[in-house]
Amino acid sequence: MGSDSRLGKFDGIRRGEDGQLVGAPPSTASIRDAIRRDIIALKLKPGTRVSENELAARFGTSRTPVREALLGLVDQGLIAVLPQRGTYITYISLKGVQRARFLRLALEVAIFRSAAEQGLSRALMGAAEDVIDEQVAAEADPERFTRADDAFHRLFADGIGMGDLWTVLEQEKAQFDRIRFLSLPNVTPIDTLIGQHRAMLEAVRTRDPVAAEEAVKIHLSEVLKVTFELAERHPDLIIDDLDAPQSP
Amino acid sequence: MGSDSRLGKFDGIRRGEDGQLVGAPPSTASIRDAIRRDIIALKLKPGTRVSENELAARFGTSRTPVREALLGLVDQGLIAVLPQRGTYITYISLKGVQRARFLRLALEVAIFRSAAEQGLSRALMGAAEDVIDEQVAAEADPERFTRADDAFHRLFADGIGMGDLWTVLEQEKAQFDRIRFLSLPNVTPIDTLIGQHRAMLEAVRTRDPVAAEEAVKIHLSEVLKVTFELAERHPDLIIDDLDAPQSP
DNA sequence: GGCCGCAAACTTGCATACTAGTTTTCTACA
DNA sequence: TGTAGAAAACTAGTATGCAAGTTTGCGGCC
Repeated sequence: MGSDSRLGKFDGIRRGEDGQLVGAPPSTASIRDAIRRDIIALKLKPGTRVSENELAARFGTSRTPVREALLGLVDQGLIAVLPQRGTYITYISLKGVQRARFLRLALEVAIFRSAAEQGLSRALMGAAEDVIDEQVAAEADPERFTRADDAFHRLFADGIGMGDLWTVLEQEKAQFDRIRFLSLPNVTPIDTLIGQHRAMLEAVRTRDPVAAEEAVKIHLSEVLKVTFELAERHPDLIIDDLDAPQSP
Repeated sequence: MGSDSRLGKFDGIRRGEDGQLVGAPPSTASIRDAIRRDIIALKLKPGTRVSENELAARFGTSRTPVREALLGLVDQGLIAVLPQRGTYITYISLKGVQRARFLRLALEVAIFRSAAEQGLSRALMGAAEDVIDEQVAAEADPERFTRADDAFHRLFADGIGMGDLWTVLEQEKAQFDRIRFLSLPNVTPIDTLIGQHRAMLEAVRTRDPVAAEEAVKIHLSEVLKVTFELAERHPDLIIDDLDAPQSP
């Protein structure tokens, strides 16, 4: 039920040379995705207050579609609405990140074990190798690498006929992604990640569920290791204990 | 990010003796929960068209809060909105159920393994036994048993400090719950379920992760076994292949 | 200078009005 | 009677206006 699975009539906001809107105005879904991207990319920093009116003006619509878009982001824990007070970008919650990580670990362990047990088609294995090649090529471009990273994981979900599951994860992964966005250019050596991907792929190839599980666990534990370093480095973005609604 | 975690100012719709609304009108969240309950309890049958206007009248509000409530249910895959054509209760999708089951299995395996590894407090173990007693007492009342069933599972998520995770699951569990609502009074002997719960609890008590995992798998496989029987018995409620938006 | 208090300028929540599109129904004509 | 076509009655999407509450800032007073 990812925000993204259904519809993408408009990928971005189409504007003319004068900066004014052109063509059909963006609808709820595209507004939500646009705001979501801004939050994950930390263009909208935690604690920032966003105004429905302001966003409506920015997207050239009325408050209604903006409100509906924000509602979806509330469910994803990316924003908090305080009635009559304001709408705020939530801080990155360590608790939330840990929860997302637990969920993702549980899910990916199940996916890779299943993939290793039932085996994957030759075509999918080839695709996985291609994606790893892409990751190597994208070593210097964090954003491009992130896409290839997601693609790699999604591939195995597809492989066992549970492709939609990954889109489910997307929602909870939102918290996560902000951390990842912070950490990618800084801390984790991309070589390490690619090596771990290779290990995961190899375990599936040799049909070894136990090795697959182990590889996934190692891979995902990498991210949490980084989390705490970042918490110290960015105390302004991360909140420690309580998880969601807080004003600045 | 369950619909339910935040707020429950109004449990139902408060009405006076004349049937008119009394007190504060229900807000978005309570409307969403009310509709959600009706869908899961199959009071709103798959394929039914629901009208925003009609719902607004029923809740004594304008279309706006109803729309916002429906939007959340779209994300949960319980309704599908066809622009300018109508809003429909989705059919129970076998694919969706299988997906939800995979997710739940993965998550609960992780939870119970974790619980068995790190052990649970004496208080929690006691609470778990109490809940099982409640299940025994509720044997004749499916709805009451369902609540006790959920409580049991949620308890262990709480036990490992991942209580919020269960509310995450709620969302995906929606599809699931419709099946469960169908199957409880009919097919699965409640004795069996309670026995499985006892086995899960025992595995945690003896700190045996492997046994815990096995017990969870057996327990949850029970539900899918029932699914296919129900698919044959209720072809009007269940759709086989494609998963979400379809008009009657 | 510092503080109290009121008013103006915000905020979101909700209701209403209007638009564009689809379905249905009813009428007119053969 | 049967069919074609237009009009009326729906649908959801969006814009706008109003209500209720919070914050902010200014003015007067001590």
